[in-house]
Amino acid sequence: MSTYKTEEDYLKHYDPRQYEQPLATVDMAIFTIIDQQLQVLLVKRAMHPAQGKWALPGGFIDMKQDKTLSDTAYRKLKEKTGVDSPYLEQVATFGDASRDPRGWSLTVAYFALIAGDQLALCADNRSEDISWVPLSNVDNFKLAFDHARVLQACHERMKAKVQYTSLPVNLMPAEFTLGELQKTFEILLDSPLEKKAFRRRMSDADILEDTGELKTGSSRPAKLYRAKLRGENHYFSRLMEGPR
Amino acid sequence: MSTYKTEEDYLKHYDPRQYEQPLATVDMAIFTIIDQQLQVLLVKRAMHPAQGKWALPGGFIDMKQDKTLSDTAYRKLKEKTGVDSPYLEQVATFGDASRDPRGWSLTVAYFALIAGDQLALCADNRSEDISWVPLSNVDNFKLAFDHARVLQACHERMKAKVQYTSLPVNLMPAEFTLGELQKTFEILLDSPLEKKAFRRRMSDADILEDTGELKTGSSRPAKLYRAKLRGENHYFSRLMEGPR
DNA sequence: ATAAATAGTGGCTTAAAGCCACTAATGTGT
DNA sequence: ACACATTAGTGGCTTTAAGCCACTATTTAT
Repeated sequence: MSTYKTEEDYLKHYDPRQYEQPLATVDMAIFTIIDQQLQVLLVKRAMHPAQGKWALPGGFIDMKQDKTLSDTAYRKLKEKTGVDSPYLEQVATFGDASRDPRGWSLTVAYFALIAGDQLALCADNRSEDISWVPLSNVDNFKLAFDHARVLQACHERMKAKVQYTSLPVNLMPAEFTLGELQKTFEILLDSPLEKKAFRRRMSDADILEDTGELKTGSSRPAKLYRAKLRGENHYFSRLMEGPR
Repeated sequence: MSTYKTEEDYLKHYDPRQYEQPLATVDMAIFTIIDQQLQVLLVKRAMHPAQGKWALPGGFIDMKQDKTLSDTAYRKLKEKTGVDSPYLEQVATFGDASRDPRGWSLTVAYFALIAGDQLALCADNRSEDISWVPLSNVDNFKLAFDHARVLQACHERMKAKVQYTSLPVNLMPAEFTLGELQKTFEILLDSPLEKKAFRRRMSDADILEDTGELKTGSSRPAKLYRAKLRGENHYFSRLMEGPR
């Protein structure tokens, strides 16, 4: 290993291909709620390796197209769902010599939340090779690579965050009622919540804005709210506990 | 792009060098407490790029040596400090086209905590090119690459976790007093804590074991405790608040 | 008119933190 | 010997935010 006088000199002679690098991918768990159930988007792999197996959407970082890591995530998300402004959060990176048969690889895992009203955009994506799957049913899919573990990490992180942030607001349409918001929390947590405690918590947090409008239905009309800030979460100082 | 009959067939023809991959590194913020101050280990870069600048310890994944990503982290930690069983936690991955002049790169950031009593092992590492730096003083170092941002993420994650877990226990020697433990929390948080609330919290959590021994000093002797489980954190359901 | 359903609140209980003053046990200085 | 400084440890009240659950409110359906 020789030394160079200046960094320019060093860089001029630097060949990035001289050291083999691990394969680097981004994989994501894209969550939404359909039919009152938490669902995750899975794709059937069209090519080797793991051809024919279901997997999380994802793929290689494209060094030409993607300026940053999250560009890769947004690009993949747009390709699969047509949605381009979801809630997106990096979860963790998994890397080892054996998770991909092609060699040493690492994948940066993200989770995304897509609001119900954005979903229409990709409704016709329900082809044979891409599908929303209820989380309660993913165990019946033998996921490719280590995607079961990756999905589990994404799911756990998401659930944990629902307990101490306003994360579920990101799954709501522009205007919604407190009842609908509570239901969303409950679906993500897979656990019922206490109505009074929930409403007090939201109101104390001061993150919602009364639209002045009402949502009428088959019972008493409910006030419609809108999130004061989208994309940003409120952090509570206690976990949401729920009835025992 | 051609198709193959079987995965074996595909893999036989697969050349990992056909697609250039981003450079993949691991960088870490190794924290300890020296002189009642939170300190982080920095190394002065011996070679280009960023030669002569201070940086977080880290380096390329060695696909031969390292079976997993955390192997890389443990290897780097051992190389720099001699310590081989610290508390280690992955924080986040940073990747983009411009953070390293050699090209598209990503780094997986970890933070590590090293207990005071393990520190003796690397005391003579205080050479010119590797040094513990008080966190209050890192601003005076112009860190290489995007390491200022990486360090900030590590520091923030660590502080956040001190607020709702028993993380600081990992910085304690085998036996310690409640006063010493509280002081450690306070140094990591950079904020004083209420004695009674702190002790009640620890005692309610049931994570410490009374050794039956006392630590004598220049005042009333204090009970010595030992952690019931090392390496694992207790999660509290509220943040530690501290006096206002 | 009455029932069903969901919205929204009042008001008490509980869990865990804040506050702060008090007692306890040791070494130090005179 | 004895006061004093210093840190350990506790008692007991206040505060905050949650749990609990029954009560009222407003709509549509029958």
